[in-house]
Amino acid sequence: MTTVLIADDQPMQRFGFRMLLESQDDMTVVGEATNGTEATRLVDRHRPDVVLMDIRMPGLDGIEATRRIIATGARTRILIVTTFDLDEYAYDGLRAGASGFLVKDAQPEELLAGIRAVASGDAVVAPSLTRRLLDAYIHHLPASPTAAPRPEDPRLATLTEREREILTVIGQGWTNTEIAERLHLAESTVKTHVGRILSKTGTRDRVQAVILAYDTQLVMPA
Amino acid sequence: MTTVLIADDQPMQRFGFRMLLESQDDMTVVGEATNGTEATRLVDRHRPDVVLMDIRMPGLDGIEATRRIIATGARTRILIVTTFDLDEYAYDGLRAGASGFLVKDAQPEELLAGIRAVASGDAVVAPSLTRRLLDAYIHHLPASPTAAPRPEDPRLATLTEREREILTVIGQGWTNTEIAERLHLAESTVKTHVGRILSKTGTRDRVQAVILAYDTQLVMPA
DNA sequence: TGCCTCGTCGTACCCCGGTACTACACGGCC
DNA sequence: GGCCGTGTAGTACCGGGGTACGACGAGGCA
Repeated sequence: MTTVLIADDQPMQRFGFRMLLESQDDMTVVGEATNGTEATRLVDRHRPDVVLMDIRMPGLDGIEATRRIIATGARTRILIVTTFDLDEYAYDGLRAGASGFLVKDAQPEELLAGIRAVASGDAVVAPSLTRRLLDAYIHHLPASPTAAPRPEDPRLATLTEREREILTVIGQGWTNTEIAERLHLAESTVKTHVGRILSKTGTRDRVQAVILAYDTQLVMPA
Repeated sequence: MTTVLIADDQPMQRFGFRMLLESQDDMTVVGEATNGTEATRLVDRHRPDVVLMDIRMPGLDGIEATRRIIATGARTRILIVTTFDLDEYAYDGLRAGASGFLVKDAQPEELLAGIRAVASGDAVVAPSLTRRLLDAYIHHLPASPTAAPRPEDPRLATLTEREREILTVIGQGWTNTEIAERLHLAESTVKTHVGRILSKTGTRDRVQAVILAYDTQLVMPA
């Protein structure tokens, strides 16, 4: 279940978002904010997976709110949704740490797809902006592997300490037998842990768990 | 009416694309090419709005075909659609002048939306790649104009091209069955490849192969 | 006192992954 | 022509991985 916080100063806009999201059985709206300050406070309280963030809001705007939320190290992903697709807004928002940028006149399906993509760690950008993004930066590719100081990944949120340990050694390539030996456990115990890890993280086998371990930087490439 | 040219060496893939596109009343398929050379010739003849371009094709591949088509000054937009979402492919393709990059396991609606966006002059990028694009842009990383051919890791030295491809998708968490389906191979063939990869790289199972793939940067953390 | 989470261990079952072969078509090369 | 690397495909076998259960002690907390 993806938890979403709506931050927008216009009541009808919030209403529309809420209706759309609540109609999906894998999403739930955990709160509504009418300005940036309120948004940061509600993120702090509810720890949503995703924030639908408007840019133009009285008081603290969406960009600055994004910056502050990211600065707290929260696992929350921020999806900026605005009426304007002006470059500077978008660039500022993305630079502030947002995971995506969509325009309000997008189709509902696009919005939902965007939320799901962002929640799963991907990023989305409105096509109208992607063009400019590519034009401006295509010549600076590919990216260097410099790692961003990423906050705790939501996919690991529900894991216990012990499960994190197990996931780490899975990420180092240990078999269940090896884990059992080196951690002085019964193999059945290891299997129980592994099963719970796969279930909690939504991965189907240890291979994908290894990939998750890398993606979340629980383990790092040699 | 958006005119589309399909360039893919696999007949069933072309068929699927054609069926999907012809079901839309604002699109029409004006031709099918089975390799890059044919694609450039057909673009020259039909001047389609959009080319659905596969990367892997016998003879002239999709990247080089894109480069040549763009070089002719045609106003045809190129949308790369491939099984692989590998960085280097994507970057090369975009650098070659493509307007977008989607993966074949995308939803049909995504593909259609992508074609319409590209036809109207916008650009689209698969969410899984957008993440990396943003990371590259946001951190203002130094440009490496010519596709950084990093020093080949000795552990991969003896692998053939095909084996590298297989290792790459193993590193993305695909099961043997999935590899077989998506690469149009028999599962026994996949197993043969996997076995050779493990043997050549000195890894004992696919989990360690995944780790090797990350360590050698054949795949990168999301 | 009761309830919950966490960590531990067990059994039974099934399927995928990996191994060990063999086999054949194709293209390049000597 | 003959050889070899590469990519493809097959059969047979078995062990580890993953699932679905149930169970129990320790500790936190209301």
